[in-house]
Amino acid sequence: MPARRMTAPAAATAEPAPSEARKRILASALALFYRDGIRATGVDRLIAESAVTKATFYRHFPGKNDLILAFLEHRHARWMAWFTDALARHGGDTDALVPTLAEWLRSPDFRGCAFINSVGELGAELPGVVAITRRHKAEMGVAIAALLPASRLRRKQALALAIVVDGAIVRAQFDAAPDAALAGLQLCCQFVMKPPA
Amino acid sequence: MPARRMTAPAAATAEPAPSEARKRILASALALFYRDGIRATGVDRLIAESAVTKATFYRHFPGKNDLILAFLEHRHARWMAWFTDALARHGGDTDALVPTLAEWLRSPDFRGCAFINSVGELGAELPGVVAITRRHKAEMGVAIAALLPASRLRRKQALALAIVVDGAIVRAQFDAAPDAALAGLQLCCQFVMKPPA
DNA sequence: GCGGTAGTAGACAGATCTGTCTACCTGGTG
DNA sequence: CACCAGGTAGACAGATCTGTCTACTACCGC
Repeated sequence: MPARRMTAPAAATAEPAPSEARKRILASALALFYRDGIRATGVDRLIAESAVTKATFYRHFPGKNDLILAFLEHRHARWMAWFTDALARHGGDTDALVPTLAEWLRSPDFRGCAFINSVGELGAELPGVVAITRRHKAEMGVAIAALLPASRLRRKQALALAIVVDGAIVRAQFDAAPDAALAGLQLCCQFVMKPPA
Repeated sequence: MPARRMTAPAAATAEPAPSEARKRILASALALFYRDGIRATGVDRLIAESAVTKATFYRHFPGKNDLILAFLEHRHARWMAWFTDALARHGGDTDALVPTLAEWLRSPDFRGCAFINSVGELGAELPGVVAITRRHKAEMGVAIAALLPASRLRRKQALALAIVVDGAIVRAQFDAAPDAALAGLQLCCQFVMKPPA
């Protein structure tokens, strides 16, 4: 089995260096799958939006399902990078949670959690969607746990806050404004962080 | 404009007395839309499952969208009836929340919240879906608030618990088992109900 | 210069989806 | 009896969806 590329800096993972066309397709998927939903976004629209032909599309992704998984993988990396950065920017403790989420929930193109939405749409059909969603939420939980001070309750607080964050995300998705979701999140943070005497 | 039916007991709402065919269509929608998703369920499959012909289907529902809204309306009524009953069966206070949710999340055909899933699938496309989801969650919030003892924190606790419940529902949807979701819900209930000294 | 890789351009197949239409049947009501 | 709402049966239209295929082009490393 020959090496795929020798020009690459011999990375351990040996990724085949993404082409421009592939990047455009993924960028379109990032936007359209999230905004309009996965089933609602046809391959034809993705192709048109990416300024790519059908043959090119199917050269990079054997089928739409492969693009869906690549989309989720990409979205996970991008979202985690933003999340950890925003938490750090806002202080890196539990008080950072509300302003961080506020950034996202108030953004005009917020449409809920891409992973929760994907599981709802095709969780039973594409098992990979459920698998990556679990990984995503596990990593989100780790990032949340990192905000907590060491204590006997730390693991429990982390689990509670992770669930609360998901609840706030879905609430902001169907409410007219994210204010109630953020207020509820704020309250939960207070309740969780002030242990009973 | 003549009365639709005189045999009906002159109900104030004047519902046109649902026919057997309509009931079968709605029953199929209840099962298939929830289990497989709305977009994934074609009109043809609904028709086959309901033992009804296409003409009959379109006589009762001008389009698929009307059936979707009727489905959500029906699901809302059924779910609220179950929810309030289960809460009462388990004591009617905040300790009833975990065993009630456990009934649902542990049931083999649990697939998450039909309203959250629907908003994720076609929230932008069918505004009625968002509208009925808000009503549904508002009523759920009222049922949760009814569990709480009168206190200064009541409204805040109700909001917090409503968000936590939604978080537990979505977590149980992608986790392999609902145990973590229920444990987190339990923890949140404790945190919320034990106000800081 | 040769060959392989990645790309363009677009026709095409086959399935599926929503929705319409015609023709016929049946049971209840005026 | 006549009428008609509600039902059966199924063909059909038109759009859309995923995926395949042919033919041609441009570049890059050997």
